[in-house]
Amino acid sequence: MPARSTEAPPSGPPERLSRLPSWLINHLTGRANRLVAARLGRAGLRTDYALLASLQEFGPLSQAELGRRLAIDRSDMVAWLNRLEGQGLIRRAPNPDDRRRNAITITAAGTRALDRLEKLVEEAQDDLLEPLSAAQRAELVTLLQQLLDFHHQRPPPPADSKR
Amino acid sequence: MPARSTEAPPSGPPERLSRLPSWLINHLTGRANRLVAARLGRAGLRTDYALLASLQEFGPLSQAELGRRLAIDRSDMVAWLNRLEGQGLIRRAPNPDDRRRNAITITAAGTRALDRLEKLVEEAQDDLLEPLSAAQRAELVTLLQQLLDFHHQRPPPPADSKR
DNA sequence: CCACCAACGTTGGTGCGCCCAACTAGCTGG
DNA sequence: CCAGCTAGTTGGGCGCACCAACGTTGGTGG
Repeated sequence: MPARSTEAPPSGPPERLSRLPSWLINHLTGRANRLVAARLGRAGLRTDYALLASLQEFGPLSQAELGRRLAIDRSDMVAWLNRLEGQGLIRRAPNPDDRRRNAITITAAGTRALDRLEKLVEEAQDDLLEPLSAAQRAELVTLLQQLLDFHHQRPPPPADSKR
Repeated sequence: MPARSTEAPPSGPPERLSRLPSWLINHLTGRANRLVAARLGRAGLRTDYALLASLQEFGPLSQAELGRRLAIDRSDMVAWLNRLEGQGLIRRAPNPDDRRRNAITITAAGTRALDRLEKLVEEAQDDLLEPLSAAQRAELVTLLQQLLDFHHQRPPPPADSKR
């Protein structure tokens, strides 16, 4: 294999990729998900955490509302809530004011599970951000939040998997 | 549905999530992938771009080496290269020095495809980063690169899908 | 020289996340 | 009263990431 005149690094992606924000974010997400799953013990628990955290902070929500807040498809939401309900972490009840809707409420067991998951999720953030100083971590969060707030206000482009 | 005493925002995730770097990065990746796919016309083209960019920058590589540099599984690599070879964008040849390996080379058509994809990918970065100033964009890239360099040096935790 | 091990490429498979359509029941505004 | 929309459910598909197993090739040490 002929050597290049400019010496390529022995490993890692090409420069064109490693300066692309979308590529960087994509790969960091892969690593972040593995770190979170490693701390939580199972990948799906991060969605459990998101659901329980939402119910804790906002109080009872409908399935559709929960899905809107967390960007989870309504049909996937059914399955997630079935599992949480089966574990006694949430309670589903008809909404007397609107029988189309369920009122989803976190239970005492769900609150305990949430507290436990929260510690682990925080540890995973430390794992992920280990090389950054506190100031850099704050800066990163600010930039990411700014981007998400901006994009959250606009309709997403069509789903990529069908294009 | 009883109102909370502290007013919850009408939409969006709970505070516990919107300050988690791993959550922020995850959701931004979803948006980034859609924006890139929207510009490129098809989701899979972003992997085509990564492969062609690697071959352009590093010169001919083996499948395994390409996979290591881009964090792509060897068996998935076979399928990706089959498609690119079918489109005439790369050429596969046995490596005369080591017949275990193929030498993957970008073709002239592949170089043209790369140039076209590159413009689109750059436009997608502008779409993604629209609300950030140039200084903020540079800062974001620096932070993400720092994190990826750090994590690239350590073995990844086990894959999350089997835990 | 040969057994053993590792690397490479391929085939085949699985699971998860994300997305969608279609259906039924319920609510609202004209 | 009813069209149009919402909510929840069922069922399905696709892409991506991951894995095991196999056959071939190459390197190494005895």
